[in-house]
Amino acid sequence: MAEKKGIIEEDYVFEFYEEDYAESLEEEIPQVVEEYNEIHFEENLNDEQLEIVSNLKGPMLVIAGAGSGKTRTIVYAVAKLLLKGVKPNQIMLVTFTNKAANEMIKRVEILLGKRPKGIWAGTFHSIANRFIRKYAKILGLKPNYIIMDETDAKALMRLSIEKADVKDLDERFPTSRMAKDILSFSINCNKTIRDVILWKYSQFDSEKIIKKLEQVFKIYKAKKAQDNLVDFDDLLIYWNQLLEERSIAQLIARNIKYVLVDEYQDTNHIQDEIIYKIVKQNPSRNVMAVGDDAQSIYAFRGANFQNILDFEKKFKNCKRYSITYNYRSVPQILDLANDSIKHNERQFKKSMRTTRSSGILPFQVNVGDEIEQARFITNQILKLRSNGIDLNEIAILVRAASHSLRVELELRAKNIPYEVRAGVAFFERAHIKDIIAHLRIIENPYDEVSWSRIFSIIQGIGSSSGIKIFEAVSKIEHPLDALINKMFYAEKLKGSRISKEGIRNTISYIKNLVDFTAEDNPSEVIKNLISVLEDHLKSRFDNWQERIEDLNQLSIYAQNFPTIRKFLENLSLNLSYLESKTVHLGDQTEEEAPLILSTIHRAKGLEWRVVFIPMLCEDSFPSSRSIGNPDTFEEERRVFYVAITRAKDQLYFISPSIKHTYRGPQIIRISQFISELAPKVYRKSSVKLISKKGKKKDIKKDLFKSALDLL
DNA sequence: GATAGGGTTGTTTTT
DNA sequence: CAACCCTATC
Repeated sequence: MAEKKGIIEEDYVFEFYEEDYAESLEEEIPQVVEEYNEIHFEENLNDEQLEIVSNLKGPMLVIAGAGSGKTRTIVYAVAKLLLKGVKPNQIMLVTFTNKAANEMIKRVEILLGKRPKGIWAGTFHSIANRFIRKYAKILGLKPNYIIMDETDAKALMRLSIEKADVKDLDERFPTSRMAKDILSFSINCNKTIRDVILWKYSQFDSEKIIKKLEQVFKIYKAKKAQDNLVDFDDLLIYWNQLLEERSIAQLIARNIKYVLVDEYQDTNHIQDEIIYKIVKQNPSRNVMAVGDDAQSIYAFRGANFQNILDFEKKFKNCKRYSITYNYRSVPQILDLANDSIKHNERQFKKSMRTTRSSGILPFQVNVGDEIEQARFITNQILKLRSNGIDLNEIAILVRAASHSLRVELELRAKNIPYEVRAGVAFFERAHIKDIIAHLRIIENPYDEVSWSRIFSIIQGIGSSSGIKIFEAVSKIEHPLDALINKMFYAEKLKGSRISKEGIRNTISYIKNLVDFTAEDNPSEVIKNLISVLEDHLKSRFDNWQERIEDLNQLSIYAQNFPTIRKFLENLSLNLSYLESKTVHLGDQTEEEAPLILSTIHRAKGLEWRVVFIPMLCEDSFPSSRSIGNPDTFEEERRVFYVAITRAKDQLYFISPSIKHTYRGPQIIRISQFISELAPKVYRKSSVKLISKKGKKKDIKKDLFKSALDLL
C-alpha cells in the first residue's frame, strides 16, 4: 500500500522569520517607495467590504459571518495599507494559526506582485516569541529558552506535583492535566486559582487542595526558570509584561502603526489586554478586530467572545461594520445554519444573507452503527467522485478525533486518498518526542522534561534515580561530560541507590550524545539517534518498524534546517507549513489531491463543496461532557454551526443508532442538534446499504441522483 | 528502595 | 492505546 506518513514535502515551503524582521525594531528604515501593482478595489470587493477597506483608520470592529469573504477583506486591507505607503514592519497581523498568516501574506503578494517583507504576522504566540527572544534579558530569561508544548508542560507539572508531596493529602488531587488547565485558565482569564476551581473544578473546592495547588504551581514556575523552559501561557505573560515596560512598549508602538486581529471571538483576556496595550501607545489607535461571535469555539482554552462586545467600550469612537453577505453556501445550507444557531439564547441575533442561487437541501441519514456509517460515507464519496467532484472538494468533519477511526479504515479499504487532520499530532507521538528530547538536551542540558524521557529509555534507571541524577546534574557546568564519568556517580550520587547496571547503561548511552552541539545539522544527528533508539523501540513496540519509518521522516524533514537550534524553534510553534497529518495516497498512478478528514476545530476558516458530519447522535455530538452547563452546551452548538457553514453545495449529517462502547453495544438517540431543527430545513432518509446476502437494497436511488443533478 | 511489567482505566476540541 | 496503579522481583 503506497502510504506516506507524516510529511508531504511538496507542501512545505520553509521560511525563516528572522530574515524578515531582522531590521525591524530600533532604527527607522529609510523610506523606500515600493513598486506594487495597482489594485482595483471596487471590482473585487462588495459594498460592505469596500467600505471597510476604504476607511482604515482608528479603531474598527468588523463582524463578519461565516463565508462572508472575511479573509478577502483582511487581505485587501493589508494590501491597501501597503499601497498607501505603510511599511510592512509597521503592520501587525494576528491570525489564529501560523498557516493562516502565511496564506494571507501569500495572497497579498499575489495582489501586489511583490512580497511584503517584515509584516508581524502569525499567532499571538509566535509573535510573542519574536519579541521575547529579542528582549529575553529584560525579562530575566536566557535567549535560548525552549518552548514546551502541552505534553511537555503536563510532564513538568507531574514532576512538580510529585515534588510537592501531594500523597500527604487524604483527598483526591487534580491530575497533571487538570492542574495545568487550572493554571492556564487562571492566567488566560485573569482569575485566581480559587476562582478557577469554583468556576470549572468545583470537585476540588477545598482549602487544603487549593493551598497545595498553589505550592505546586510555585514549584512548576521555579522548575521552568531553572530549566530554561517556557510554556505557551508564558509567551503571552511575557509579552504582556514587556508592554508594561514603558520604554519597550513605546519602541514597539512606534514601529507598529496598524494592528489587524482575525478571529477576535477566540481571544482570551490576556490577548485582549496585549492588543489594547499596543494600540493605546499609538495616538491614531489603528486597530481592526474581525470576528463572529457565532463561531467562538475555544472557550475551553479561555477564549471569551465577550471580548468582541467589550471592544467598542474599550476603544472610544470605535466604528462598527458588518459583512452579512454569504458567498459560500447555497441558501438551503445557510437556512439550516441560521435555524440551528437561533437555539442559542446567549447569541446575538443575526442572519447571514445568501448570494447564491438555490441548491439542494442538506441530507440527514440514519445508519445502524459506525461501520455502516463509514460505508455510507465512503460509498457516497465514490459516487460524488465519479460524478466529477474532486476529492479535495470533499471533507469529513468530526467533533472528536476518535470519530474518524472507522471512517479512516474504510477509506483505506476502498483506496480513497485521504489526509487526516485530527488526533495525536505527528510531533506529539511518543517516539518522535523521544528523539526531540535528545536534541533538546544537546541544545539545553538542563531540560528536566527531556531528561526524564531519556532516563525512562535507559534500562535500570527509573523515575527516582532519574530525579536524583537530574538534581545532581542541574548544579554543574557540563552535565553531559559529567554523566560519562564514573567518578561523577561515586562523588555526587553517593547516598542514592542507583544500580551498577543503571550507571553502566547511562554512561554508554550518554556517550552517544556527548559529541553533538546545537549548531550541528539536525538531520544528521537524528539519523545517529535512530540507531541508538532502535533496540529500545524493538523491545517495546510491536509496530517498531512504523515508528522507525516515522523517525526517518522526521530526519528528512529536519534537512530543511541548518542547525538543531533552528529546528527546535520551529517545532514548538509549528511555524512551518508542515502539519501533523497522516496521508494515505492510494495506489493510482496519477496523484490525486486527497480528501480531508479533520476535526471541526481544525477546519475553521476553510471550505469545501461537500461536507459530511458523522456521529450526530446522543453523547457524541453534542459531547456528553457539554451537557448540563449552558455555556459549554451553547459552545457545542457553535461547533456544529462552524461545521455546517464549511459546506458550499452539499451537506450530509449521519446519525448511527447503535454505538459500541467498552460495555458493549448501546442504542442511542439522534443528536439534539438534529431533532431541534425545523423539519423543512433538511431531508431525512434512512439507508440500508447492503442486505445480508450482499445485495444492495433500500437505497433511495433518486435521492442521490437528484443531489448530483442540481450541482 | 527502586524498577519493570501486568492489569485496568477511560478518551473533546489546541496555540 | 496510552497513562495510571499495583505488585512481584531485583
